[in-house]
Amino acid sequence: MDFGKTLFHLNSNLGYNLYRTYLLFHRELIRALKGYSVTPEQWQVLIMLWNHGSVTPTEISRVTLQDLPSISRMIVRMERNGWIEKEGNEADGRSFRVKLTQRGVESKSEMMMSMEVHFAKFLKSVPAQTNYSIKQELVKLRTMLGDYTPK
Amino acid sequence: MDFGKTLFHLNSNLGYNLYRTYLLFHRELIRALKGYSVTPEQWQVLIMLWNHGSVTPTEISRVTLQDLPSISRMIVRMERNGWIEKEGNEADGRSFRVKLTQRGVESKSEMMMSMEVHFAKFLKSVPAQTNYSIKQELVKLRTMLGDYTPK
DNA sequence: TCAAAATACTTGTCTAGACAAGTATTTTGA
DNA sequence: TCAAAATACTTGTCTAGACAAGTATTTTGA
Repeated sequence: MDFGKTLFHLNSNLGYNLYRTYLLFHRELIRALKGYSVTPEQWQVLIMLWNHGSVTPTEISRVTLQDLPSISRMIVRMERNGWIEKEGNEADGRSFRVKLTQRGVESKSEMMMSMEVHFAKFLKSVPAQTNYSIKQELVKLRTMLGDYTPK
Repeated sequence: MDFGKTLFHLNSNLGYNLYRTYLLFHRELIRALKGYSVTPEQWQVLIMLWNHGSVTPTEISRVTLQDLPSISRMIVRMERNGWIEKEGNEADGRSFRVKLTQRGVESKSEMMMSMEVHFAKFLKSVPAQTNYSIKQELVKLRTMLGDYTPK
């Protein structure tokens, strides 16, 4: 059976195209990060920390577009894996700040390098025009969808 | 802090743009399906079944791009919710076929209609050109990434 | 100024998904 | 023809994510 032709004409369905492409990208990230005990989602947090020194759970939530319960538990896992630690937030007693451990700081250059090498394989074959226009189109699409984030 | 400018220049990062757009689309699907006890992932299976009568777990796996363990458990949940039932696969004793229950069959027209109405709101404001070109670009990108699916 | 509302985070529960490992049936090929 | 390999599905375990509900602190505004 030719399943590719179903699902509201699957192959031409916008949502399904997004889904498939996101999946492939996400899996490639998992493969690239294999060996570091870091998930694609945690990778975003590491980059935030390398760039900003320390961040709050709410700030992570805004960048990753995830709700606080998800972030709360991700922080626990990253702490358990020795990437980050908590420090008090003198500005607000309800919150705290997340910062890198020594190991987290030291891993930056090697991981960055390794990720760049890994993705260069794929992305160097994506024409600059494709790279640019896909982002343009995605932005338009998000404008249509509106920026709904749960909670 | 302007977090939007980080993460390898987040806003211009291709993976992050895909991720964000996929998330919004997925959440919109969840909202559209709210009240039916169906997830976006299960929605794909319902459409397969409405179009094809019955399918095997492996066939579902190929369309959804998910591994068999995920499909196996999704089938259990859909069965529990009264959407589908299993029937023997005379062609292969290791497998079985999934088919719609009476309720599953009868829900088709109302759900289809409801989903179309829900998404018309968003998609009618997406210019045909945008819709077309984004899919073109996503296909190109997937070609670059290769069609890696776990297991 | 102080009660009510808002904000920041946590806990509980369920689905999806990645991946390792296991069972049962079918297919392959010497 | 029959042992080995392949295929189809399941079970276990851990992370991510949606959403309801709860606690603690801060902010608002009458």
